[in-house]
Amino acid sequence: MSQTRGSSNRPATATDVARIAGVSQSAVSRAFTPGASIAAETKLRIIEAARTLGYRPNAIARSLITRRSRVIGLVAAYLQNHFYPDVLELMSRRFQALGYHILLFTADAAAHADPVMEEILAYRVDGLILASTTLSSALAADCRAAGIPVLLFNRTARASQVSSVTGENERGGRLIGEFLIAGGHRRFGFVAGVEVSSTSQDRERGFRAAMAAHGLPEPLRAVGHYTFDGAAAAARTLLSRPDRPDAIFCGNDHMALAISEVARFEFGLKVPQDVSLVGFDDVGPARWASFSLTSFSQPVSTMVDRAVEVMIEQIEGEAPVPRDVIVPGELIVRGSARVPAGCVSINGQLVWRPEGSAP
Amino acid sequence: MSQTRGSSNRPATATDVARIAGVSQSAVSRAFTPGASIAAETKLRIIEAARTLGYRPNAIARSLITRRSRVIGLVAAYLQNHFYPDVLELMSRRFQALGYHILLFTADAAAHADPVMEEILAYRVDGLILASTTLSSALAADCRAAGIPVLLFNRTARASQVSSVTGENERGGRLIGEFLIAGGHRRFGFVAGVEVSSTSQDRERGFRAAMAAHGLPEPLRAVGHYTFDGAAAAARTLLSRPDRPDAIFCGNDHMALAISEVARFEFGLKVPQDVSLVGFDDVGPARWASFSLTSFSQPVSTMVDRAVEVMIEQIEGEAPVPRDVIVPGELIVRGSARVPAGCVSINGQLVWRPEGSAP
DNA sequence: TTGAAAGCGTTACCAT
DNA sequence: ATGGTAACGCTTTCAA
Repeated sequence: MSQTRGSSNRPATATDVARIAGVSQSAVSRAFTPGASIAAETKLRIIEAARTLGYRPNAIARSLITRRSRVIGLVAAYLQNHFYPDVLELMSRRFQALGYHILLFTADAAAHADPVMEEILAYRVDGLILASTTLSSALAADCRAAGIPVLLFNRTARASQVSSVTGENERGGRLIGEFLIAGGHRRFGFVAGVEVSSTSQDRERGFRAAMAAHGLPEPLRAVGHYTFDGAAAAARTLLSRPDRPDAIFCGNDHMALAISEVARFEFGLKVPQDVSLVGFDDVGPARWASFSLTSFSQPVSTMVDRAVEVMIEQIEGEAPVPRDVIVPGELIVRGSARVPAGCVSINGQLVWRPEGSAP
Repeated sequence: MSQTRGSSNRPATATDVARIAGVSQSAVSRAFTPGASIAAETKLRIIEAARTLGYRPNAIARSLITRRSRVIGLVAAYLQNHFYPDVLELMSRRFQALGYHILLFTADAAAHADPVMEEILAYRVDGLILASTTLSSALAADCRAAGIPVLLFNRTARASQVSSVTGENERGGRLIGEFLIAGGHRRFGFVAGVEVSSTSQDRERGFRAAMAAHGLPEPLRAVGHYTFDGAAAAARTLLSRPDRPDAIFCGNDHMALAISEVARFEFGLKVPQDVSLVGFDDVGPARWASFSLTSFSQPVSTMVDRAVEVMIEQIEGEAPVPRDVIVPGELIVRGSARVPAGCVSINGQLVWRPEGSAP
């Protein structure tokens, strides 16, 4: 309907449109540039001509000259973890609304994102978001040199010139520790995610700080690598011990689900009567009655908002400085861990806020 | 380290590299074009110069002239459904390995993908994949005119010039019907996904065909819109009836999980003693002991392979014709539905293959 | 308001 | 094997 040319022909260009509208090619450009100086009447004629030809401005040519691709590179891993699809979907929507789009790269989970980065940089993305991945400081330097802002999502980097958006990993870990201690547990376990990740380290540090503050021994420990199978294996290790923990802080919800499965169906344990389980993230399945998982929340929507906000500021702002944003969460209380005193109901949801820990 | 210029400067171009390597800009281009005619020695000198400058070929400029962006537009919805993150991750990896990348768009689930399409086409993607979405035939025509191959993933289109990759929706639905009938059930229920989707329609048609073939009445019916909450609501409707079904075919696993939750925790029903549940997709959580879901499989890895294969053929092949690929699945038998005779164990996994239904 | 012309950073096609 | 030059389709001066 909108095309008289066959499929072998090339898409219409601004020059084609200019010809049949009887204007210059520059005029066509202006017709598609909001706020450009053009007479309403000519603009109308051009738009009309464009429609007959099925013309759309070529974003590639535009990027070449404006030096802005309006594309954000996003490196993701762990898409099995329900947290990330949510992040991806929201982030894509927010950026879409701002005229940006996401070029998706997948990286191997436990490694730096370096290998795929070469390709990303070739696309001249306006910004780079690493979700649950990090990059070498060499590459971070390359990005800085190329003027490409980098943002780590759910990770922090030691001292690079990159921004980050995370949840309250350390506070969350500590609160979970306090919560389990208050619940009267005695033998604590911790299932780490990827050991080198700042997120896992921060959560563990907070958790251990709580133990230490109460003069309790260090928690037992296993590594789940943030994967379902890894966590299941970690659970088997922990739960096979004669002195098996009566409370386990699982490094994130995705692992907590696996651990809950293993505890109940392989070891025949009752949760929380035999073992209390607490996760981190508060993803969708945590709410499912099958799991009813107590978890420290990382509010995806807010985290994404802040990430988009910071990224846009880095891209469009004058001389922006990297920012580290921490998005506050809550200890969401459900049924997978024994419940101590001190819970309050917020909007119908039980949360744990011991005195003096208001977020 | 690799840059002496400040961050405000522009990234190095081939001309910059040419200058310090003492060659022409064309030579630089050849140095980065595999198989181009260039002396090994000059190439080395150029690569070296490129490294000192931190030069990377600009993919945007390249796309402009080659008319190939090496970008595939992917429109996704339903990222909460575990099926799609898996698809996304695998697809991204496969394309990455072939030098293509994915530009991600999110669309509203139940609607055509038309609104975002304008933006997609501006990026001059080499191909377009719609995962669980469709497009209007007008837009399909636009894509054909623009020479952009379109592939529907997990959907089919009536008669457009687009390719598709799906599972065995109709056969799966029929097999599930046969399976439940063989299991001795009497009152059947079906929870549809998005009613206008080919996938939901095909599954339902197969299911009803099985009922009809056995002279059984039509199944009760509710619509879950392929969402968790929608399916939960549908389950409440169905299970509240005095003649509540003793077997429900849930349009996909994502909905089956919701229905299982509602049946067990809200209605106190035992699965499968009080009600049998069968899903479709065989996603990860179907295997979890909490659900142990019987489900007709859609092998993600194979489906993605075929999708990538078809897409590459459409992009790179001579005069390719649209293809409709159906990837065979199996009825994976677990504990959520009463098990009739006729199950066989394949690689340690129970599947149902009544005589004469070998895939 | 409009048009002409100069790029943007490549690849492709000539010559050499 | 190499260099020069013309595109690619647009935005952005700069004059008119």
